[in-house]
Amino acid sequence: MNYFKYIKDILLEEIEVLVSDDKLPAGLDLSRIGVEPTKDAAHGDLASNAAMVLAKPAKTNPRELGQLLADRLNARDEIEKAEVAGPGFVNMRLVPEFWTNQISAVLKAGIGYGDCDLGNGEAVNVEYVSANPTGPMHIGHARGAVIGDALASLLSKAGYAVSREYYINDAGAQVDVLARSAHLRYREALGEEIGDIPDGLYPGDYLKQTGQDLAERDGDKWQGITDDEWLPELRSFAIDAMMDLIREDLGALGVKHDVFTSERELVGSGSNDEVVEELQSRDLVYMGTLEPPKGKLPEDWEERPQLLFRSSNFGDDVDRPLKKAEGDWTYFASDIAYHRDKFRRGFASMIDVWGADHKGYVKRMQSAVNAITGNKGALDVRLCNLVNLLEDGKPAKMSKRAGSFVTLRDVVDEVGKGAVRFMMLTRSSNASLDFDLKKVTEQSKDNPVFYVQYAHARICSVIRNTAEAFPELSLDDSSLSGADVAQLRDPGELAMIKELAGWPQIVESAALAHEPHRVAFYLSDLAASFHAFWNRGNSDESLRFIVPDDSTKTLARVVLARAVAVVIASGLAVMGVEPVEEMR
RNA sequence: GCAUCCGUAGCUCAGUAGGAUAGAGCACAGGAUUCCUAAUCCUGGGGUCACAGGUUCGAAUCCUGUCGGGUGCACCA
Repeated sequence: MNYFKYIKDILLEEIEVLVSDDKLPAGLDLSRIGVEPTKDAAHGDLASNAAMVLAKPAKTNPRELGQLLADRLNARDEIEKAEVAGPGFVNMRLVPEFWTNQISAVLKAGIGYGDCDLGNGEAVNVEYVSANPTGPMHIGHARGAVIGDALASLLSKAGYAVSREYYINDAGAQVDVLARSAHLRYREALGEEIGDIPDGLYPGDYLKQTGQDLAERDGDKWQGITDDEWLPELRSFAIDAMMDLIREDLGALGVKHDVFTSERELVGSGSNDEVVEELQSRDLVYMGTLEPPKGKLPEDWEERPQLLFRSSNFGDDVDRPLKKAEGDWTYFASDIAYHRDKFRRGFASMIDVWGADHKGYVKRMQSAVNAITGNKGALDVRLCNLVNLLEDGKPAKMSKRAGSFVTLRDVVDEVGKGAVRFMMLTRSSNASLDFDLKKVTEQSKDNPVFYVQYAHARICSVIRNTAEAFPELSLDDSSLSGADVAQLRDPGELAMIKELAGWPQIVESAALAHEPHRVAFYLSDLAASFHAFWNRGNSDESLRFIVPDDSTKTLARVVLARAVAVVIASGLAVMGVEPVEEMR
């Protein structure tokens, strides 16, 4: 349950009462009323702007209206004290029982705490990674993979029916280059001296294996014949091999997809023709010539009549080509067909996670989605900025295996998938990110992964030690959720409970904004509160979790600690990181 | 030239479904030890939220403009 909503409902009920008592006019716009946590504890637990928002339309002044509301709220069980403050805020302090009850809600819900029905079962398609099948994943891909995967989990937690999708770009010129590169390695495997890899082909060592595999399977079948004869088979063989590589990389990172869609298959099914025909019938397609780009004119610019889509009708800056001058489909055409396909599969809501280098592509794609769905579909594009891979502050070395980039696998092998995933979510996606291989393995608060995990491990340890000190206590979650927590009255304890109770709200707002990184920040804050309370036990033994000779107090504290661990685990689950039980 | 993201503490960045006195970490100065460990915490200084208007009871947050920076900009993927 989201307690903000709960209290807001109470507030709205009281407004209704004021209306029926003729103290407020009927028909007021209540949509701008909010209930929020206060920044300053002196203002109570929650504050509402209701009086300020309603005062003008109700032709009264905010403080007077606020007082009316406060008087009514003070009669409610949940509210210890309501009062008007500042320009007309209604500040509310809730009864302690309200907060302590939240803990058992956490324990009862377990890792599902924070689940909500915000999405109401609406189908959402999240497309991420979609790396070209031309080699292993590099660290930049990892960011999109993690962000997409976490966003999908987040939306799923928020009540959307999420489908996770990978679009295989296996139809462009790049896969022909792949085929040629693989053919070279194939000849190499058969004993030919190939020398240096020519410019324009992929030099990475990872293709050696592909060449060998093919040589083993087919012998010299593809040797000494023309390119046209071997290219289709080599291409499809190499694409399959690369997709296997990519799937392995994704597996190493723990990233999953429900659907893999092949561009080649989609085009082969005639979907490009279909969609262009449809656009044609609505007069959204024409043969034309694009203006040269303003500013600097490319040297080799020439007029090219080609098939264009009227994307400028739908918010794009200029119209965009569907076919190249030679008549081949553009990537854009396939992409339109692909998004139409998604829409037809029932996804009015689509989210694409792209690299920041595709920034210039967003508008045209959104225009296209508007056009083909009759404005019924919506595409949100999350752009992931660069990852600067560092090693102790200096740029990390390139990988030997891949030739020109650092592979995801190298990084995962070095620091672990949990650390990679967490780090990728420590910045908003459109900010560039420094990823220091040394720092993420450091055991210090410099390292947010460690910091959050450490809190979780400490809690697990407390529970283990409690079991030893008080063998008679039952410490499983269902016993804990029924335990007496009335003793939790220290401000530090209450603050932590409030923070826990805020988790559902974080889930909602992060899901609405499509920003999974907020989860990482929340967990860091929560861990900080826990560490802070923990350390108060150093100077004041009565504040320790385990209080010798007081099993009631100990039990109450263990309940709180366990609730913190549950929420950490719940947040980490969204991020795809496994909580650890000990740090040793 | 156009588009787009951004401009918050010395540094790296949170915070934008508008809310009260703008936060955290690092760095700097001082302090606290052992329930899992100081692997952590506490205290302190530090700000024209780029600038100027506007909307609003109220703006870091929304709108307009200016300045500054990153990125992209026929056909490629």
